[in-house]
Amino acid sequence: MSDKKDTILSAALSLFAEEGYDAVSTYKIASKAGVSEGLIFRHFENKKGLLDAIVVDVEQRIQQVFAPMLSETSPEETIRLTISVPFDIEPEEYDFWRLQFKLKWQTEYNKPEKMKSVLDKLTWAFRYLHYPAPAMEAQFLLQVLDSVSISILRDGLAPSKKLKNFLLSKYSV
Amino acid sequence: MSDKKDTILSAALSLFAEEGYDAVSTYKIASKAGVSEGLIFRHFENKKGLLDAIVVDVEQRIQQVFAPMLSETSPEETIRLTISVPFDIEPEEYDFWRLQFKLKWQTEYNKPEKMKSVLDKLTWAFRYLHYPAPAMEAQFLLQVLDSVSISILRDGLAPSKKLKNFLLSKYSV
DNA sequence: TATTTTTGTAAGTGATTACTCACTTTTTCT
DNA sequence: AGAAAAAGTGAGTAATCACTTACAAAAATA
Repeated sequence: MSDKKDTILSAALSLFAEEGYDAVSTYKIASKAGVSEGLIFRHFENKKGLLDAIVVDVEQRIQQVFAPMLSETSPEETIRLTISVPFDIEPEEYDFWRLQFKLKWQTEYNKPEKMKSVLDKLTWAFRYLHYPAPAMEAQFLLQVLDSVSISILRDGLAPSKKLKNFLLSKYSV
Repeated sequence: MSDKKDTILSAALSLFAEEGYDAVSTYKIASKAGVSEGLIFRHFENKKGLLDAIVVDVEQRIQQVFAPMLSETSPEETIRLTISVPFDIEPEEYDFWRLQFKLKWQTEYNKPEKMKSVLDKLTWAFRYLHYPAPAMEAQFLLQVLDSVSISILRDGLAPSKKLKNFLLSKYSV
């Protein structure tokens, strides 16, 4: 991958995450990346193709983040690791995650089934710990963490130890 | 308020909620509303003014929805009423709420302080019931309900009695 | 080194955008 | 009824949009 192709990708990521896909022009992306507008279309065919390339990266990152809990064998530790996810987001990754949540509101990119393996693993953990409604408990926890992430990314809420401990104590893990 | 001004507002609401503000042209809104494009600008000055007019309606609706819990005197009933909110959204109001959540991702329209009175009332309820961390408990519950609303509106999750009862039982209310 | 392929640019393109303006129709007020 | 104000139209406008094309520089390959 060439130098300038990467520059375009990261310029587009930060602009899409900040202003939204529709609000950002290819001219603006090219300007920020310091390349000619035509180069965007040589590398990515069209504006949509540029977004698709970014989405591939975003999805890879999501898989990485949930990999530890997916391979965990202890149910308590599985829950603990899952709760930790939103609190471990590095500030330099915020654009990544902001775009991910923004895209969830564009129907085409919202695929809840991508979280199925995570949901299944959590359900297993709760069932193991004899929660009366493990599937619902898993869905519930994921929704909570979604909300926590959103607060951090959107409202600038600092990822506080207090909130994390509050959640961990709720599940005694 | 004239007939056609209303028609423009509701056409714009459904288009903005579905496709997003930036993706919808004033031509498209005028077509859907069956009026001339110029009329939009006579009534709302510019596209942004049209959005602002809708936002006023949306915010009024939000206040209406939380009014019952704000005037409730029993702490248990306060929590019960709050949990009920996302499950009582009528399908014909979905566009309203969808836009509200979409706009939360456009910095200018995200004002977390608007929920302060709701948060304070919930904190009061949890403190009354001797929860060890009432403020955090309130914040947590609101985040959960945010997530539930999002699932219903975005992922088409049916507002299930089961999930509602699950939440109610969590708080024994 | 010569040739092909890839990467890059600058100046376009037609279509679409938000918005204006001159004008007509309808409603309101006296 | 007549004047004034408000509502509504349709044909503009300049700017911006995503995208193309002709061509040059650089890199890879022979």
